[in-house]
Amino acid sequence: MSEQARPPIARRGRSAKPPLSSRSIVDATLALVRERGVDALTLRQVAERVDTGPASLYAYFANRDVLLEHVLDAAYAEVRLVDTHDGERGWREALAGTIVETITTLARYPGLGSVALGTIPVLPGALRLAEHELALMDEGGVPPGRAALGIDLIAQFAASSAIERSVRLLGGRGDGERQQVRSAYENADPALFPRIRRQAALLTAPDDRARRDFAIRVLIDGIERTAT
Amino acid sequence: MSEQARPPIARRGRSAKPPLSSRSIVDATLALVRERGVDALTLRQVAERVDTGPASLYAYFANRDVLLEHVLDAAYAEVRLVDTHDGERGWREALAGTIVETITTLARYPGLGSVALGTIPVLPGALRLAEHELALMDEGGVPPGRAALGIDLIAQFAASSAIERSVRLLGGRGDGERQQVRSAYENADPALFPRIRRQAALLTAPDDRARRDFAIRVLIDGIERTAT
DNA sequence: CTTCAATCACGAACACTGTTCGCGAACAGT
DNA sequence: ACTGTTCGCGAACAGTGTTCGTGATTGAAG
Repeated sequence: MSEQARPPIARRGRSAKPPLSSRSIVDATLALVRERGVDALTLRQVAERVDTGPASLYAYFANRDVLLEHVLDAAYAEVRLVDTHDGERGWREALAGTIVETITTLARYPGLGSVALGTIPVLPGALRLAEHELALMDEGGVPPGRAALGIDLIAQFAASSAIERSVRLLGGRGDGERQQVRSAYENADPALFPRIRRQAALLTAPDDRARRDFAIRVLIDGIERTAT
Repeated sequence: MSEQARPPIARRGRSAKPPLSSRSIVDATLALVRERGVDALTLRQVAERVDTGPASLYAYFANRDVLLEHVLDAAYAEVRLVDTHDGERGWREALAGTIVETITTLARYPGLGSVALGTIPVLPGALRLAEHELALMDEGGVPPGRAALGIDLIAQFAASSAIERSVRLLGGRGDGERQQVRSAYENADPALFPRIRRQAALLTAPDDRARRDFAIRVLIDGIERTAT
């Protein structure tokens, strides 16, 4: 029933190889995800990093998905929390900064955003982030019911933004592709898609940062004023 | 040499078998995705549905991902566009309805939301949706620059909502899991996560619909008023 | 100090996957 | 009737997540 602490694992006689543990497996996986992304991650690579075979990982995690959930939480734990700095900064700016930090941290680990969207947050790293956001909204006088909806919305936005960004990073060709999309819009059928054709330039103009900042402003303003 | 029995070779021209085409492959895949989801989809299943071998699919689509992009667009094409019905309904309500339709349509095809987040929309189904949203915002007097940011934000929100929803549907046990999450929050370390512990009930109270409606209101209000 | 059962690491194997290759059948143009 | 070309697709490949049985390594008992 209750999970007791795992006894220290004695290593086999020879070298002083570091002992296997969930912590070390998660850390190794996190590093691999940063280098290659979740999609390219294989359990064999993880096993090699911790100097064992793939079967050994199953003593610590039921399967690949469970391992990734813990890796995600380790990433959440790395997010720098921006606070109001004793009133120097407003709660809105602190919250916006925390959201940006969440996105950039997640985007550093390509594919983890997808894990985040499929997981209900219960591990400590995610709770830490949620607690901080609740505290900021509390400071801003946001009623708790709305704050509850707000942190869900923020988490969903941050995860999906990280996915979009890391896909664009891995896909490469950042600027060439935009030109390509723009010309696709400009050549769209004017009978079916007149606005897209006419506003092609405007539609492809904003860069990632502009979209992100606009979205964050929409979210925070909305959380502050929208009736529940 | 046990296998000499090949099916009668009447394969060509006026054979009883319908000719292979991108359209028929996409349709077959769409049906399979609705039944089993993207993750469980294999090219062998698709090939079997169109009565061929997996290698033949590569004559029409460069790889699995490209096929899925076309499947996504076929799903977009199914989204029912809600309009203002000659002024009976406001543009906000029409836009909200269209967003809901997009989410429910995508959620009917588990896993397609992830494809949507990784794809820049250029195929006709996505353009049709974007054109409609642009028209509604135009009717509402939203300036084009803000509308451009708006459709991006809406697309991102719809895709990520569909992911969350279909994950929750496939994960099953909708209500039991919520109880579990709630008790996890209630038992959180009060020194580290006081608000989560105190507001556990509030945090787990809103259901999917409440969250979705709140989010849509935040988005539309924000798009209407937030400065660019 | 020896013995023994329990624990746990992990090599090998399994069932599948997306993708490639090359043969051969079916056509169009001589 | 004979090509040259196209293209469907069976078979094979490299690699995946996961399972299982084996054997090494242990703390405690004798």
